[in-house]
Amino acid sequence: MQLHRLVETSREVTATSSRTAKTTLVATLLAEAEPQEAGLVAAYLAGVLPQRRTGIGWRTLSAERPAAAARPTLEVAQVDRRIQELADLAGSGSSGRRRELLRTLYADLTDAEQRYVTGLLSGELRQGASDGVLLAAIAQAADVPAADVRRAVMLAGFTAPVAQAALTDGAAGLARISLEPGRPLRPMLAGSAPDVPAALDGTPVRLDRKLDGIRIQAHKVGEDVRLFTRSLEEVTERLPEVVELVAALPHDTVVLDGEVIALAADGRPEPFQVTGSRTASAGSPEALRASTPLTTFFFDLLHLDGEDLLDLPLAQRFSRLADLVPPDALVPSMVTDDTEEAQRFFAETVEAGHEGVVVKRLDAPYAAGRRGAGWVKVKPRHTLDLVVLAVERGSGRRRDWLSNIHLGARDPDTGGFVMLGKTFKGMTDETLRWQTERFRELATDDDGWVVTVRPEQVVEIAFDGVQRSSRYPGGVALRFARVLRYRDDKSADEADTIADVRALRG
DNA sequence: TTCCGACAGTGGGGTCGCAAT
DNA sequence: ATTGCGACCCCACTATCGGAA
Repeated sequence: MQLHRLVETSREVTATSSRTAKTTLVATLLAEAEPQEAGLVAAYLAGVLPQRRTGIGWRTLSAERPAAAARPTLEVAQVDRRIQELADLAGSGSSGRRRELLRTLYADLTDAEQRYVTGLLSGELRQGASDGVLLAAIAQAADVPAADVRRAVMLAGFTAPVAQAALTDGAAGLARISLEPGRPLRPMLAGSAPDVPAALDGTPVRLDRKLDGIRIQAHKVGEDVRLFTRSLEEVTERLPEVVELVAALPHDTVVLDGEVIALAADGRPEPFQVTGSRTASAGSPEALRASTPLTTFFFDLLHLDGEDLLDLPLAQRFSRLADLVPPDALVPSMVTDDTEEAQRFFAETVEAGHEGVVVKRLDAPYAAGRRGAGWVKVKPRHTLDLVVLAVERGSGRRRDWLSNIHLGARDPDTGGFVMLGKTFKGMTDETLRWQTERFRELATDDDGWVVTVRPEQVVEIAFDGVQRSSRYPGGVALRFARVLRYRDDKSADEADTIADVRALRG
């Protein structure tokens, strides 16, 4: 298939807001793909590169853009091969060679093709169609039920191989995709609720302690153990403690879901940054263990010795899990239908330094990749009244608005403000309209991207916690900050202080 | 007809490894 | 040695479409 066909479809997909129309456009092109390129075309249509790492990012892409070719010439498969060359050179010290490859590729692309490939390489195609539309389109093009496609994607972990199987072999191809121990599947995700009562539905539920660590999917096949993150990156070499724990399980084939976290000597959790740093670090097993020991807590069992457990209700999966793993490797949890009891568990968990709870329906199967009602997380929420120091121009649908605000805490010592981070979250279109006008009035400077304002507007901010920061002058930053409301009943000299913020860090 | 679940988009801070400076 | 970049860890929230109720 010619790349320009794909680019033309992408343009049409972007042009319509109808999802059914997007789906039909994608399905039509999928049906045109040659059998051997179906997976590749599917991935490209969803804005995904088969190569996870290319070494080419936003910065490199904006640095150079050669003159475009007058006419389209490249096949999708040719583009894939040339991007593969780039990816093969990533991390090999040949950035000059990679830039050269990028230049010659772009010189062979028309203007529209260049923009499309830039979207692919940067991961920001923004055509209003991604995995969800692709999934529906695969079902339409292969004439198979969407639910079967969804299930296959969950089991395969990625969409492209499912598209390949469905478009070449239809229902029979889909049916051949199963949970394969040793190969990661998409993890089940949780929705969220503002408090414990909102997460309960009157029936008994299991409340798991929510640990602020790294999600781990563990596979054991005979002597072989492999570990994967939420995005299915393999991290086996980085977590020798977890490998040892899983290898010791007295079963031949096991697939587990859980979380690893660094605990202090007193058993309280370390800040997320400590666990994150350890998990991102390479080194010898001995050095890794010695640097920051990790503790593993499993909360689900997906497969055991040839038996898939995904469709069993949680109650049964958890009971099988509890029989399998050592008690101290099982996530602390409880079952209740009583609101007060659940509230108490939540309060104790937070008091012990943990992130919150995940409320799980006892009858829910393991539905990977969906943020449904099966699992709901509840976390405490902090708030502060801060002052807006600057605003950044938005992009995409926020192009004409001032969007991302810079947040400052009052510093009584200097009479000024200390920046703590930024946020673009929690704003409705109405808020965006209002703040665009308001901050234009308060503007003192504009560098084309950031508009600096007189520090007068107070905003109430919700956030999950305070973390150590090397970026911001106060040495602290807010985690997951979002706007609750603008406050016109408070002036900037009534805003919360940097001392208030530091006190939250303890 | 109204409601609500699922998606896509719009970005946040921190950390590592690697290459260039 | 330091800095910039890419990639990945954690992620919240709103608007919209279209099927469910």
